Amino acid sequence: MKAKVTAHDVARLAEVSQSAVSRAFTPGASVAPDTRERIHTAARQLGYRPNAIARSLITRRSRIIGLVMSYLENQFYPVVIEQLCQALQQDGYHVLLFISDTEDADNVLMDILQYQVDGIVMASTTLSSALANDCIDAGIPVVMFNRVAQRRTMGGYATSAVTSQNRAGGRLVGELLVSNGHRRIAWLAGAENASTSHEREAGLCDALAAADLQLHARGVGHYDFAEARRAVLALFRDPANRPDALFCANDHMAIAALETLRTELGLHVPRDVSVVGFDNVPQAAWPSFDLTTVQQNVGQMVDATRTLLFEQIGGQVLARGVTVPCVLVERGTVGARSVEYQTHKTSETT
Amino acid sequence: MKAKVTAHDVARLAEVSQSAVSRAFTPGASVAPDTRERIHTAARQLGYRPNAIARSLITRRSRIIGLVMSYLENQFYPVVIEQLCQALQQDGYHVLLFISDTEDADNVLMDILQYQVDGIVMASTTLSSALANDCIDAGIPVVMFNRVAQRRTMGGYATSAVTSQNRAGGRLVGELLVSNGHRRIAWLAGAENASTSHEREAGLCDALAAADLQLHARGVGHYDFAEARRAVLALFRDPANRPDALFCANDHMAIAALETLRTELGLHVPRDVSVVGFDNVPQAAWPSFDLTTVQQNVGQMVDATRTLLFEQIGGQVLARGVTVPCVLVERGTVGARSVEYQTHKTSETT
DNA sequence: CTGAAAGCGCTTACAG
DNA sequence: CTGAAAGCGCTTACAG
Repeated sequence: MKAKVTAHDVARLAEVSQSAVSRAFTPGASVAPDTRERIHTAARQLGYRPNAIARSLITRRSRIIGLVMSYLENQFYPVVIEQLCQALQQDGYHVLLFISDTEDADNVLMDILQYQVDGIVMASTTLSSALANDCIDAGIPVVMFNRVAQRRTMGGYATSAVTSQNRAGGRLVGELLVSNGHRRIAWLAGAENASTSHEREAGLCDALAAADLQLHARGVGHYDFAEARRAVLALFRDPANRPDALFCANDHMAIAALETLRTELGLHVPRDVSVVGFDNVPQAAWPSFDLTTVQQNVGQMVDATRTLLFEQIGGQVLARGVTVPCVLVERGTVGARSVEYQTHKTSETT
Repeated sequence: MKAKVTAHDVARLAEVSQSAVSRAFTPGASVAPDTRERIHTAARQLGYRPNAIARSLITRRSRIIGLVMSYLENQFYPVVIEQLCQALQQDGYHVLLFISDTEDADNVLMDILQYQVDGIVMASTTLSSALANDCIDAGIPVVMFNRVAQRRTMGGYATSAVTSQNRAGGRLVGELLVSNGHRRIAWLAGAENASTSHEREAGLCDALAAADLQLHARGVGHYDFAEARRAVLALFRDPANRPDALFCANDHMAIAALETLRTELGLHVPRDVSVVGFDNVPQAAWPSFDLTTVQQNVGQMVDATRTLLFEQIGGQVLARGVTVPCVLVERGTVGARSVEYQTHKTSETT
């Protein structure tokens, strides 16, 4: 292991000042073409690479973005990490990844702030917005990803957020289900404090209201596989009063529902019950699930995140929310209910 | 957004020198208990947090580990990220995440080195080991995760690696298949240049050889869902010469195989063909797959990675490989083949 | 136990 | 276009 080579070493070899070396590695700095050439040659010879830490100290820009997540079991998040990371790399930024359970969020915050990140992306539906507010106080741009922070009027600041048009997405599902003749539609919520879950449910209820219907039943799965299973079991406990459709707040829970309905309850999807998810994770397309769902456009969400981040890093104080359209992906888990069948089923339990 | 508060500001308020402030935040430094107290109070009042960037510059330790991955579709890797990240956080380290296609690996390397990471973990089966060697030249500890680097005798350095006992794992599967009466066992390789795939195949062949058998057929899926599907289609093209068992180099491909066998080939698993994977990703336990597989112990692999990393950061030059035991997880995708059935099938094609 | 001072490796006005 | 110099915010011998 060789000793670290610094700009001084290169300067000596290239017979220029250390400042010149710095300029030769700063895009747009004024250096004569041939000195730049000489410096680069010397640098290559010595294996010199500018020290990004030292640069950060003087420029007060680390070009590091903190990405906070709480769990990766839901495949939606690995997809987000991958795309966000690659996009930011292309922008010349890098990602410091923090995995945080909701409890140790405060320690995580401390760490992030010490590392002088230029911005923070919070891509987890279960993270406290108190955390976000602390960051704003520290003057670091924060954008919530797939989550809306609680409004905070004090001080005039708010947190930027990028989300899908969750309510519209929920409505699309509601309309699909209604138009296919479903009348006993159940909702499986994510976390009760998650804006995504709320919005999607509200959209579903919009569509039901437009058809003079209301929610047939409601469970809570906390965006968790095992909890979703339990909730589904409860929702379908009474055979005489079974939902004819189940809309789950995300695909992860929808897949849990599918598994539970088939394996433990012996029900056929979509014949006995239709199932719809939200996200369009890779597994939703697997033949075993063939899940009808609402696709969140991760690419657009990532673009919006970058825009928001750079806007604020560039000094624009205003936080704002960006909302990205999502589209219904119809696959095989929604069936048609005939009117006869509907009437029959309804009279059976009335 | 308030101006950044520095150690000087705290010093002024607490009426001590800036050095004292630094000591108050350095565990083990000699400060009088009451001055430390006064300093901490002042710091809290001002919202001071030590600047980790400045500290890194002087200590020449960034406490950042670079984690390089190429794709996250295979659920094994999100699990690794999550556990590695959390473990390193507890060790007081943080993770700079790099997503790299195999092509832009060089740029990625540049970036990592500029950020003065204390070490690098390469947790991707498809990453070039030339990259790793460059890092070693730069004096940065590298540990390969779930992959073995090409040996490099020159200079006496080699790359540390933590892997599962892949060959033993492959052998376990071979023995299971043989003892259940399978005689026409096919192998679906990952990437041809991946040590994991090689080792697992070698283990399988060990078991086959012990029973005087050899591979019935062989495909290559490049650890990719779509490619695995194509390979399976080719492997099962001839109904008269079909494998009675398929061992896939990882679960991701095994699930692709399961889907293809059932949906496109109309075969029943395990009645018509047994399927085994490797990794034990979360989905392997889902009822739809109920996949028999070999579990890689991520916890132990992560622990070994930390040990290796800290060993080398601490100045021990020696690179070494650590190998972690893996265990067979028997689920529902392996059936029994009776001798009659075997004989019948074999004679049918001979 | 404490402070003054040097220095980590850069960037960036400021002169020339 | 180029160099000398100051300074980013810390840590850490070195004296006292």
